[in-house]
Amino acid sequence: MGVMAKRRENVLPVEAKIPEEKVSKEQAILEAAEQEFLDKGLEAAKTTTIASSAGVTHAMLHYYYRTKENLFDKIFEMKVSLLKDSLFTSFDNPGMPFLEKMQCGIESHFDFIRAHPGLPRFVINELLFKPKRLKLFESKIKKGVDCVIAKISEDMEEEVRKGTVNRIDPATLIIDVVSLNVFVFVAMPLLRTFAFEPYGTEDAFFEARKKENVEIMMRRLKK
Amino acid sequence: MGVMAKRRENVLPVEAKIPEEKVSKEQAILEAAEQEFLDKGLEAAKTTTIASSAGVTHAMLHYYYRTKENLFDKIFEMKVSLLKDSLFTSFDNPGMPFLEKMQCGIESHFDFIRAHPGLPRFVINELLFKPKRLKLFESKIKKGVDCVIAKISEDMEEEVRKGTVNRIDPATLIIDVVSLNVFVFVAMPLLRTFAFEPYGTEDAFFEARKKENVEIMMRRLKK
DNA sequence: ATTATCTATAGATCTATAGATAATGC
DNA sequence: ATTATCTATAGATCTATAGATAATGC
Repeated sequence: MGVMAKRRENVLPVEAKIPEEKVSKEQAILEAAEQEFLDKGLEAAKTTTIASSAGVTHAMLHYYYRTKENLFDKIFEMKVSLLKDSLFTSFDNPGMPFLEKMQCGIESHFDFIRAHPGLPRFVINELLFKPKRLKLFESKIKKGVDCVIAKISEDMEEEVRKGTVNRIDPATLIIDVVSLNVFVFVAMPLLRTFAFEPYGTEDAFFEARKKENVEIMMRRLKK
Repeated sequence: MGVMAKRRENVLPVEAKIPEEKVSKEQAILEAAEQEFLDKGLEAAKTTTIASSAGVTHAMLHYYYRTKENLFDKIFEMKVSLLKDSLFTSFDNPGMPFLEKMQCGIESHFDFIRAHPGLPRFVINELLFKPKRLKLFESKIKKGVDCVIAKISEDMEEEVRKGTVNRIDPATLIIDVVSLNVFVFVAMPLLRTFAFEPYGTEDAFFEARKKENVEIMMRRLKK
């Protein structure tokens, strides 16, 4: 164990002169790991596979990241903070009418997942169904979630008074949106066969889905 | 390889006298395997773990099922035929008005997943994202899916003529329903923290979700 | 001096089978 | 005779580290 103290600290270099090779190897491992972990999950992923697809010897992976778990944690942290950011930027558009706010939120949430199509499966397998990591995640987002819900509730109440919107439990509303937005990305391989054809391109299909999701939710909300 | 011929055939005994112990061991392995494979997937599941949680020696697992893949395939087949059945029973209620048919379909599809809450994740990981198995599955359901879509299309067209229903692409409609119905089950661990409390019991929560999903889709469909 | 890199290998784990023995069914 | 069961172990794979050597930065 004593030898570990010699290990290089994993701090990203921020100086002017970035040693090309050095960054590139460490980074290559991280990127290969991301791919492998998102695809297979912690247990099924192999450090040997990661190393070889990063084009480095296997020992290098352990030199930079010491253990498989450690490397995984790095990826996990990245994904969690990504999730957190999306949650609080998508549904935070102050000074907009409620329904517009909802539409914006749905669309930007959809676009976020579109930009990270592998994320839902990773979250399901490595976060939701691993109690230890789930607890960690929950404690990190609890406050933010309560805040988002409170805001939606407040806005909605105002519209309800005006008689323009149906009252729905905000948590139910969020589950509706997330269900509709997330599902297509985990079902994508099947949809490619059964639903893509009429649209021609993936992009056209996804745009149509986004529109459909907004449409559904507007009909759900509007009086 | 020659020794394999001696292996007992895996045919479920249908005679009157069921040898208690015998069935019980083979079955115990199958059940433990189901649990392990649904939870961890093919690669991360271990035959040693399966054997020990079935309460048999490791060698017995290989005696009855020869290889890990073989055992997995048994579980996989079971789940695929379960899926197939659900698809064609949920959305096949002849002689009902269209909207009632949809409501019944949504509810029985929801109840099916409720009865098999681990299935969605298994399908996502072991079916949708494993091209070989996906191809096999697609070829098995292609005809049925086309048939269901054709029927929905026909029924809907009639209502559209009567002016009672909005025209929607049937595939889009199905994706809407499945998205709403499936998502809560994969997100369950998180929802337990953020959405269960107001409902008291899991059952109450799920009943509310089912109702919400029907509500959403009726509003989407009704003119 | 410190950091990066490689080769070799220890040690753990896992799949699968061989080979011996006990139980069961004619 | 066939089926079921166990112990022991071969062989593969995987994580992790030791130890040697090359490259880099004062």
